[in-house]
Amino acid sequence: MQIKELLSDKKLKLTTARKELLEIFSTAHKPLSYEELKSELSMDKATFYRNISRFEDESIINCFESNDKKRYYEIQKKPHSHFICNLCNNIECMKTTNNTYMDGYIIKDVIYKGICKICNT
Amino acid sequence: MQIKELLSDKKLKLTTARKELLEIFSTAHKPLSYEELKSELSMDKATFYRNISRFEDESIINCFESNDKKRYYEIQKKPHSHFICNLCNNIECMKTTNNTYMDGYIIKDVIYKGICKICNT
DNA sequence: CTCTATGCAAAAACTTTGCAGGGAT
DNA sequence: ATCCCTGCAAAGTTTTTGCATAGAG
Repeated sequence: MQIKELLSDKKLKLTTARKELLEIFSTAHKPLSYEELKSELSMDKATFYRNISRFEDESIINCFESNDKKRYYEIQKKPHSHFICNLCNNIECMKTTNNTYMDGYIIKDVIYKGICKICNT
Repeated sequence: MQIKELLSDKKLKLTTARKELLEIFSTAHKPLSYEELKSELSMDKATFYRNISRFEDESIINCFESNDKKRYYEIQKKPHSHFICNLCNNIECMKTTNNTYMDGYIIKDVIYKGICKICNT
């Protein structure tokens, strides 16, 4: 299983909490906030935040704030971008149409904000 | 002066605090956080946040979280996007090369995250 | 066995709210 | 004169930290 290797590569110990987090995020189809997750988590919030922070340092997970002013976390899978609707606040993952290299900048991540298809009709 | 009109258009009273905020943001060349601003502000933080919130509702100001986990505020000028560097955490404003309309979505704002020119050399 | 990770509780950081007085229209 | 805006203080929310114990390698 790749979770074990992922963690050992980064010199992180394989613990129940980390396994749980990585399993949740690797099967999630959208970014998740702590608030959405907390009821199903078996770990303390301190452990959640400490591990998320560790995962961010190791570029395993990334994070952004949505329009509801909450942080959403997502595992770094194949490059894709996010669209946050200013009206319904829904977050959609989109295939990135952008080049990952633009005028000397390397683009790792794109967040679009605007009006989604549904709200726009 | 356009600040007066801007506020009366939105049915907001012209107060010292609002004038101060709009003057700061309309002359700023980059997004600013409360932390960066607080020493030069003559208003209470409650007033700051209440007005920012009001301005966001009225689409006068918009806000995003940067890599330092702080919220940055900026006046809505001509459309442009932001590049946040994952290494130096610097925020750059960029001319938007994207269309503002993409596959049924209306794009109001774009945040790119990645590695900036300077860190990339 | 050693060093890292965890839970709990407490603190810190950031933002919002209640209320009474002040100011804009 | 009316209603909105403000400061202050207090509370709310989210995230971080200290410390003692548990657990992984």
